Amino acid sequence: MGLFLSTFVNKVDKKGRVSVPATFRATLAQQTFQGIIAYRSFTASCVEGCGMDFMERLSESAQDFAAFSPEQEDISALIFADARQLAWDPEGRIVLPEDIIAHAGIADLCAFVGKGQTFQIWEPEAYKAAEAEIRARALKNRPTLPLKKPASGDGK
Amino acid sequence: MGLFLSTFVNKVDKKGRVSVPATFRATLAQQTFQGIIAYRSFTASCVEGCGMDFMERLSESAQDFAAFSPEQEDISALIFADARQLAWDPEGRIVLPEDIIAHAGIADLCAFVGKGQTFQIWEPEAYKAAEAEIRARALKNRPTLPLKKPASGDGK
DNA sequence: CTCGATACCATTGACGCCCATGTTTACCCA
DNA sequence: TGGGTAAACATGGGCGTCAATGGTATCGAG
Repeated sequence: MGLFLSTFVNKVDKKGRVSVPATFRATLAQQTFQGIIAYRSFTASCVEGCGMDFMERLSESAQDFAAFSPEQEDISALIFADARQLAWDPEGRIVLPEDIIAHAGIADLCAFVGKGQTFQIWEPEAYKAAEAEIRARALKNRPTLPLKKPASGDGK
Repeated sequence: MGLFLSTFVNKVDKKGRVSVPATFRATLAQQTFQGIIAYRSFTASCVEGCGMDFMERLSESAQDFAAFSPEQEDISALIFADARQLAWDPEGRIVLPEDIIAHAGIADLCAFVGKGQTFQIWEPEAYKAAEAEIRARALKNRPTLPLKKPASGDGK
């Protein structure tokens, strides 16, 4: 399983194009849709990004809420209604739509931030600030992560 | 399962390259990604290192937090966003990125410190100091480790 | 016909690959 | 047991390739 790792800052040209990092493209290479899915984060001034398969996983998970339930309605509006399929061109670039750019406050630079199964797109300075805050908190709280056993039986 | 053991001090050349100890490479030899994953420790002035499979274990473990939860966000920012895939060249060397070098205070030498399932990269003098501190604390506290039974049936 | 979007082409700069060298360690044989 | 040899590892430098980026051409829609 491929992961989105590291942070890449790429330039946005005057046509709104930006290169998707090559390693991110490689992670999405075997998917049916050759591009990314992007939707505005509802918790921060950034854009959530993922591949189509993750979108389908989200959809499956949302089914756990009853149809027509308030949670279902909200999730649908926040994610699925807002999601855009951004195919990349032969050079691996996507065009960021207006409202996406506005929501993240992106100007001529944008940061692709790996989050494991997904990634985010930030205005670089805004991300730097957000990261500094998290690191300061981590120094105090010393967060831990209960580690699962290695995938058993997985021959990989 | 292979472990990262012992400590090796290698030279960093002017291109920022450093040889990954041969025994560490052997430990990672059968993995899909031929290289190491490195991210800045959020508690010490050193760099955490591991293989891709361990990173995937971390990702699996992080899934126990709900998507979009604050815990998920923090872990992602601290680990996945900061993690770098450093593939080694045919000679077994990796290139240490700028911010990694800066964070660990590495100049022309760096120490690979085995930690079992993972390892760390230190500036040698800094590690010497950190190790002395740990040993001093151990003399006082006498730490213990509840020992598990040998994994039964696991032929590996 | 004009405008916007997308595909095509060109440039450059970083990174990966190749070769060469020295030094240590391990192994073999006398 | 000691010396000699060979292999493996750490190191240094030069070159090619690919990714990121900027510009131009072409196609389609309004």
